[in-house]
Amino acid sequence: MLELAILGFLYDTPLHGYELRKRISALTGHVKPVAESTLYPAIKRLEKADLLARATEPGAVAAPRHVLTLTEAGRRELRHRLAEPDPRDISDENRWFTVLAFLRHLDDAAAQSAVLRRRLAFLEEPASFFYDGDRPLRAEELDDPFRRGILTIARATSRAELTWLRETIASLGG
Amino acid sequence: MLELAILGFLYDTPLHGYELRKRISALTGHVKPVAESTLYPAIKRLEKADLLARATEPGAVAAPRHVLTLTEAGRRELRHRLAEPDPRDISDENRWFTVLAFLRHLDDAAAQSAVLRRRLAFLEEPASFFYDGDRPLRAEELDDPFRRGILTIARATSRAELTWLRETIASLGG
DNA sequence: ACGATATACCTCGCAACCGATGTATCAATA
DNA sequence: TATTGATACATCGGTTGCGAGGTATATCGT
Repeated sequence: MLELAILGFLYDTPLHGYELRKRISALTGHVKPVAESTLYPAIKRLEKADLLARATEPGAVAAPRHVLTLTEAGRRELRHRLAEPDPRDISDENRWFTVLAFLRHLDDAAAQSAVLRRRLAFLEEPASFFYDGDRPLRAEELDDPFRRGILTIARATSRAELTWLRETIASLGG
Repeated sequence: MLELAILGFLYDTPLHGYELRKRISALTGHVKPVAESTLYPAIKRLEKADLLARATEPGAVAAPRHVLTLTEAGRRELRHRLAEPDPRDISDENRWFTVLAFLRHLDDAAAQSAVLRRRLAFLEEPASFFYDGDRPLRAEELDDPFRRGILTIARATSRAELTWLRETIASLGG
C-alpha cells in the first residue's frame, strides 16, 4: 500500500522523500499514519528494484534533498499494480482507496472499468461480519448494539459505494 | 488487531485454535484474510505473556486440540485494550470494527461511551484525502472521478457513522 | 481403493512496519 | 541568546505478518 502510494505520487512528478511523506500523510495519514522509518526503507526497496532513481540536490531550505524519479520500469510497475491489484487491494478499503487515488494513471478506460468491476463483484458477494452457521445475520437480528453498529455502518458504506461504482462504470463504458 | 480478536473471542468462551480461526475469518476475513501462520504465532505470544492458557484435549474429529482459555490477566488485558484503544484502533476502520465487535465486554456504560466519543471526535475533525494547501477539498472540486469517488464514499460512511455514534452515545448516557 | 476435503496444528524465512534515536541546517520566536 | 520547530535524511532492534511447506487423522464420494 505504501509502495503503491510512492509509485503513484512519483508517476506525476519527481519528489524528494520529505515532500513525498507529506503527500502520503495527507492522503492516508489521518487513518494510517506513515512513520519515516517505514517510508525511507520503502524508498530504498524501490530504488534497489530499479523502480526509482535518486539524484542529490542542495536543499532548498535545509539539508540536501534526494530527488526521486520513477524509472520506466517503475512506471510500468505502477500501471501493473493498478491494472492487476492484489485481492487485498480490492477487499481492504484502505488499500482500495489507494488504488482509486491513482487509478487515473491507467490510460485505458476499459482497464479502469475492469478494476472497478472487481470491487463491484466483491461488494456484491453476500458477506457479513456475523453469521448464524452459514447465514449472514442482519443488523436487526443482533442484540449487541455495537455489533449492530458495525453492520449499519458497513451497509451504508456499501450502498454508497455500489451506487458510485455502477454510475462510474457506466460512464466509463459509455 | 489480531490479538484483540483472539482475546475478544476467548473472553466469552474457551476455544481451540482452529475454531478461533474460523470465527476470526467470519468477522474480518472477507476484508483481511487471516493466515494460519499469523494466528498460531500470535496465540503463542499471548500464551508466553500469560494472557491465555492451553489444555490439550483429544480431537473431536481429527487431531488433538489445544483448548485456549483466557487467564485473569488476559481478561484484564482485553478490557484494557478496549477501554484505552491505540489511536490506530480509533482511526483505522478495520481496527475500529474489531474494537466495536467486543466493546460489550466493557462492563461500564460510561467506559463504552468514552470509547465511542473518541471515535466521534476523530470523525468530527475536518479531514479529507486531498488538500489545496491546508484546505480540505470537496468532491465537487476534484476533476479525477476516482478521487471524487473516494470522497463520496468516505462522506457517506462518515455520515452514517456519526448518526449511529450520536444515537448510541445518547442511549448509553441514559 | 483412492483422492479430495475437513479437521488440527506447526515451523521457517523473508518482508514489512514502527518507535526510538541520531545527524544536520536554517528560521523564527522567546 | 537559547530554544523550539521545520526541513531533510537515516539506522537499529524488535514485532508483526505472510507464503510455502510440513505432519497427522477422519470422512465422504467415486
